[in-house]
Amino acid sequence: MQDLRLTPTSYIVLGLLNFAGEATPYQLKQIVGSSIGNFWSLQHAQLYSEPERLAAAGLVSVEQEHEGRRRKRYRLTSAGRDALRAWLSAPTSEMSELRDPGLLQLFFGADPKPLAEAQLAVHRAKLAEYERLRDLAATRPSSGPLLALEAGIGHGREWVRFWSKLAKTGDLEPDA
Amino acid sequence: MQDLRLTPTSYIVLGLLNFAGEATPYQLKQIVGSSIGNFWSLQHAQLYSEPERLAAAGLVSVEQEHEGRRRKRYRLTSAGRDALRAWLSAPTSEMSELRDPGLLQLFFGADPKPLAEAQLAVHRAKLAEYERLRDLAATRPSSGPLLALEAGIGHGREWVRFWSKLAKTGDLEPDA
DNA sequence: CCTATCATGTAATCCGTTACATGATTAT
DNA sequence: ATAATCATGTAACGGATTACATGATAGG
Repeated sequence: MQDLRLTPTSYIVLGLLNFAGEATPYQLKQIVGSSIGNFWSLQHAQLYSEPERLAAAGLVSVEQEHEGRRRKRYRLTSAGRDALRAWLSAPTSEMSELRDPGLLQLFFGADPKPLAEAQLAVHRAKLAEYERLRDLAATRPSSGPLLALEAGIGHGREWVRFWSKLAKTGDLEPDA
Repeated sequence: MQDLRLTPTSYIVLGLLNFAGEATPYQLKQIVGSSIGNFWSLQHAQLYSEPERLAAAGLVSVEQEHEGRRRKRYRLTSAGRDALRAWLSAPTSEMSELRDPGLLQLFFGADPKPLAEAQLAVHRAKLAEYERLRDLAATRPSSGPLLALEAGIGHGREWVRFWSKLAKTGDLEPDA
């Protein structure tokens, strides 16, 4: 029951357990893949180590199977639910940085056209996937996941816009 | 002269040294702050350790002052220049993820309105700073840094759009 | 002069990635 | 049956963040 810093990874695990009720690391991995993994992916090993960390802090409880695969099933404790709620009700003012590898190459002088073509391909694919997911989950009440998806689509479109312009002439605003 | 993996941080150091000719870690820190730090920031300690790593790999050379502050000045070796050029001429297809803390809270069910207001404030400020920088550096030939800045502006605007909508009604597309 | 801040650097910690390893299932 | 893939987990490594620490410079 020791004190530790809660990272984004921690809140992802807490949040997913809150959705799922209880889950094994492997189930968490599956849930991540089909939901939040689209804009915040995790290494599967983290889904084994992070719940242990959280258990050490008393935020989740463990229960290990005794027969067959001795899976570990985790669920939130009330302390865990509190921690999650506290985090959710304190709007963050943190901002993410772009930290985009392609942008890094562009910054340091890579030839814009071929770079733009490569980036355009992957961003178009990703955008298509986002839009497919959105249409698929055409639920009326806009849930958190759906809103996040909309954000992803917006940024995907922005990337496509940006790299498209560069792919044409190797520059923005050809003349204007 | 051992083999090591080159990370984005490595290329940032290589790229900056290529710009600057030579630099001490502290100078690197300053350059980062006024240029690439806007969309890919580094801990200052990394600007001390990373050049050492690169020196061990023979990509940069070190020269230490003997008097006063015994600063270390780094510069690219020809191997370093080659590594940088190789990286720049192989357009990456990697994509960054959003990995945005605010989006994470939204995903997991935070109340959209207060969150949107908090995010809007910081994104507006950041956007204003980007635009100021762009106007300030109104150089005709669009350099890599300038193009990167344009990307930052595009995404900044997208964030402002997104959070603005949420700030109003707590939802997107109020009715449509 | 003294103190606060800037400049410069090292050390410790820790999270995240990568690699390794093995027990179940499914396909052929 | 046997190979291949899926499921499940641990261990090792390394880069990034955080904390610590001290030498210079400027301001009062």
